[in-house]
Amino acid sequence: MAAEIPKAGVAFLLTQLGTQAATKFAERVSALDLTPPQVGMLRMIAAHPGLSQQTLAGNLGMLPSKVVTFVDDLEGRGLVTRTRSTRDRRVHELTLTEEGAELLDKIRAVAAAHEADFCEALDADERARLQSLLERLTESHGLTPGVHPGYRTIR
Amino acid sequence: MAAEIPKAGVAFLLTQLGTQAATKFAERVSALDLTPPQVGMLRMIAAHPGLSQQTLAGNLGMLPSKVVTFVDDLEGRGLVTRTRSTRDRRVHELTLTEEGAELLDKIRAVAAAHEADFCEALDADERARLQSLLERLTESHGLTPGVHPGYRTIR
DNA sequence: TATTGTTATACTCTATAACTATA
DNA sequence: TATAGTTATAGAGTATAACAATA
Repeated sequence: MAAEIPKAGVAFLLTQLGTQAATKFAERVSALDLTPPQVGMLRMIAAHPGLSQQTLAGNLGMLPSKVVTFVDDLEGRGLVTRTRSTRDRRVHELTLTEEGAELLDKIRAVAAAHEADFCEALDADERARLQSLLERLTESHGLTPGVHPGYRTIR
Repeated sequence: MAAEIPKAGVAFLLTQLGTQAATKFAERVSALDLTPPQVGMLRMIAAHPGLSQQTLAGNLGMLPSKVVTFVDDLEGRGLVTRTRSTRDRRVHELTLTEEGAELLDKIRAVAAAHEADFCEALDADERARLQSLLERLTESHGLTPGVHPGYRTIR
């Protein structure tokens, strides 16, 4: 009855699966009262302790004014600290508190569970081959390891 | 200097590449003055001529009130027609005009170019293996062929 | 004068709920 | 009373620009 839908190519399958993966991950971290951009911030602060809000905004492709709001929240929850730099008193150096580091451990566990569930249909060998092909694509598109473009606004 | 970023898994690579693919496709179709949801509508109308706006909204996971706005636009541009159903005068049957069908051909060409460019880094054999693995994943997640979840709001 | 962080504001977008016409 | 389509509206979210402190 229904006319045929043309077979989806790789690019379309990637948008489908990418949205699905992002949505499911967002659901999981919402159990920790976090959004994916906040998770990205915590990871970035852990990787570069003491970085400024401007640098953070630049690295993640977020608006500085947005960073303020998120850091307000994370600081109020005792996960992150702002410290005035002694070298340039304009900048706030960001670091994780011990509690923040513990939460990051939980995030890593959530991410591992997410990965395992999402790839459930593939065996270890297939998963490795898929990973390798996807890495080739990300490299060819110049995508930053560990940072996805979605922290910038999607239109 | 920078602490190590843990290697990204398949799920994260998919969100990265999915966002990238969606963004690039959106850029391409914007040259035709269309958004990705509108492209989805045109494809759905072509596959199910005469369907109602409610059905269209349901199939694409869009709000009916949003469909109104989009159809207003597409109808105003002579791409789609609304016809009152003779069996139930409440419903508007949607069909593509000849111009709409021609635009859909252009969309298909754009999508093909998008596919080719996006997968440029892979040879035909790798592309086929990737496609097969991605299809397995979409099936395992119960994703509808040809419809991506992004027409629903992303939060 | 330029830059960091912050705040305020204007703007867009979304979802929800009313409204009409048909059933 | 219920449904298809439409319109109006309130709420959320985003980007831009103004601002104070510091360089």
